[in-house]
Amino acid sequence: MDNLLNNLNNQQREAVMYNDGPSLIIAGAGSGKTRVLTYKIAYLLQQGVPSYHILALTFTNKAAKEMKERIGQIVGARAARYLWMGTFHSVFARILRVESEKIGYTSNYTIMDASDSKNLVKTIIKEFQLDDKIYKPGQVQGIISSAKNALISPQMYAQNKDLIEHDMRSKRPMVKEIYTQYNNRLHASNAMDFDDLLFHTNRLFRDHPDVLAEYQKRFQFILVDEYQDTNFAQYLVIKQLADAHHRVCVVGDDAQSIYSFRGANIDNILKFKEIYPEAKVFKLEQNYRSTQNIVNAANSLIKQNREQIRKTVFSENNEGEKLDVVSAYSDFEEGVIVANKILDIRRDRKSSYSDFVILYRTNAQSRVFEESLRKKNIPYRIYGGLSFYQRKEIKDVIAYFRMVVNPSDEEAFKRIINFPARGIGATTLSKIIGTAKLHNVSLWKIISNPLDYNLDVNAGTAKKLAGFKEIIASFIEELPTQSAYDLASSIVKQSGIARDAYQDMTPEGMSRQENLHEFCETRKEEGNENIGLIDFLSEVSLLTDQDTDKSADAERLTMMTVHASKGLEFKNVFIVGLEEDLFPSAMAKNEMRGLEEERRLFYVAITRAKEFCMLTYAKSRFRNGQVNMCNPSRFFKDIDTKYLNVGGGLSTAVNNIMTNKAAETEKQRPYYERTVQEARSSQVSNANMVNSRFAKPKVGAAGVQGAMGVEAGNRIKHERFGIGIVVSVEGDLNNRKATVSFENAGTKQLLLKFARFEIIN
DNA sequence: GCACAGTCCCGTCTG
DNA sequence: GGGACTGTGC
Repeated sequence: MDNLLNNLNNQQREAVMYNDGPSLIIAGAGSGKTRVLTYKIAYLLQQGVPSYHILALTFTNKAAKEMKERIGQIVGARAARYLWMGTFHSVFARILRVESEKIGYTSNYTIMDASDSKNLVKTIIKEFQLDDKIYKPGQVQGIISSAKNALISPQMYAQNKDLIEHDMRSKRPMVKEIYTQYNNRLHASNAMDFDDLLFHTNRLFRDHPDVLAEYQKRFQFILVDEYQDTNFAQYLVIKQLADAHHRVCVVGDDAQSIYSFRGANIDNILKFKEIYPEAKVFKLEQNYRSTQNIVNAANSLIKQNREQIRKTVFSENNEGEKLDVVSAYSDFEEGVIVANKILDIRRDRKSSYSDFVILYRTNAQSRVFEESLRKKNIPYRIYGGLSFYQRKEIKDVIAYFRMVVNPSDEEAFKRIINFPARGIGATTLSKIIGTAKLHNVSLWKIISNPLDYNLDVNAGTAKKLAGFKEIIASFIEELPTQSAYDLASSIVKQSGIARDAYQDMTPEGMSRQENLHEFCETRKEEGNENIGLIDFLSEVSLLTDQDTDKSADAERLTMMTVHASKGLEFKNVFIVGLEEDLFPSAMAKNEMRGLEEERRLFYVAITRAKEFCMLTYAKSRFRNGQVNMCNPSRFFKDIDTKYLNVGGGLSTAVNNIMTNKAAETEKQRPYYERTVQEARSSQVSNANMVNSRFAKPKVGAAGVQGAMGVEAGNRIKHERFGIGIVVSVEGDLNNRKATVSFENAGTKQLLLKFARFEIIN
């Protein structure tokens, strides 16, 4: 351990060794923050603090897992065994499991994800017969979520003049009723949404001082990572826990606060000293990651923000290269430029593909890069987009698990009552829901005793419902004796999910089978084999893609949003799409706070780079189905030009960037004709990319003829229907149709404009 | 009840 | 461009 302390610089060491009171560790980008946290915990353990007295809250489950492993290596797995370490959500879900009855739940409560929440909101809006063009489910859910993050209950909401006024102004006076009903329904379902995990923990501690005291006693030392991204509910729960002893250490970087849209409040870190005046502040300012040029460029950028804790991040690494700035005529050309540069760097510096990352503001931007990379046979991998756990087949299985664990779960019920199809449609479902509301019981109760509740269905339907009930009931019986893994596989088999999936031999179906397999198998490998279904489900409900990645494997380039890149580092970073209304986003630019957050986001992006960083923008971009002209991002002006390198032949363009006039002044020929054509032909090769998250880039995908050129006799491979022979083609250019006889999917008519297939001979 | 075609609307980030 | 929803024909 002494040796380990020697591995730290002075500031790091001081931060590690101070544990007598509150402390704030301001950790600049690349300053060894994780190392400090890890050593601090190891140090505490080494000083004889029992592991169960330490609570450490991290941003992702993965971060917790890695840190725990590392600590185990330092002090021995035994000493680290009972550390409480995880995300806010997972730690408090665990506490609520134990204390559920004090807040009116039972311990088998289930956790709904964001899309379930949205569905429930949508259902309620329908039931209230409100116009969903005014009451947009996503927006209403957002309002509810923000309220919960601010610890505003439905009652408080209804009494809050500002909120009510705001709703009146936006012509949505019923939001408060929706919120009330939404919470009632959750409660009746014995279910919580993500925000509830924090809300109810706060309520638990507020209303049960004895419980609070117990946890205060248990958690003698509290550490919070990424404190700049905590919201009010998280802040308050920490404050309550730390009130007894003030031994709370928060770590973060205000310059990297990028989650205000989900309620994160940068004031938590900015005002920590006001809450704990006796707090010691440690600043980690030496950046070990990046070259001086990169650090300096990032510093000059972030200086433009008003709200921040002043600090001087510096690097003693090489001076390094300036940041490249490149403009492209179109998003398409941007893709080509980036792909070429990647090949150049890889060749000249013998970099491996895994040393590269392309960072963008929105997931939609990944598409163009997929195409340009595939054309050059550059292997890549995309993070984000549709999460593994959001896939239909996975959500279906999870819904079964939820029903078995907690049959009151309304959203799970609705999801699987007719999956796999068993002839129970919307009419029957609405009868069940109506009857349930009438008697104020769960849907499950209704189908368990349809006669008691006078459920009005015909004999055939009644039989189908009874069949469904039997299946679920038989799983419930096995719940106490079977491990999650065994139960899961019998659920997948006996519910008919397996039959349904394995009948489908289309590429899509195959990918579904793989996902199901992966879901069951990898959970088995990673988890405790004897874990029960309740714990398994609780864990799985709080996982994200970030937690399950197996990135280390391959020789591949990475693409992700800037948000997703937080905490990572790469030798070579490409930040693309630096245009007004994209980065900064159109939605953020009207408010100072929004704009400052976008700037911090850009700061996060630049500081991912160790050696090389390229910034690109396009003058025209295909967005929302049409081509738009764009102006370069105002953020170019924020970086001191002495750290920028403006590529050959582009000096005028960059002059214009600096005055932010490029697109207005330049009379440019539309580039999009070519773009659209290219996009159309490469769409064909996209057919292979059914599942792009783990998709392997296809070798030699180019060279496919356009789909429009298909003729009778061609063999084709369709994204959904698989292999088939073209029988005939008819219709004029715009409405060309092909009749295709598929090996496994019968004969289909395809409208060539839309059809996704590839000609294979 | 289901599959398919057509229409509308949207568009950031996420535990 | 595409997901969510609606309408239509079996």
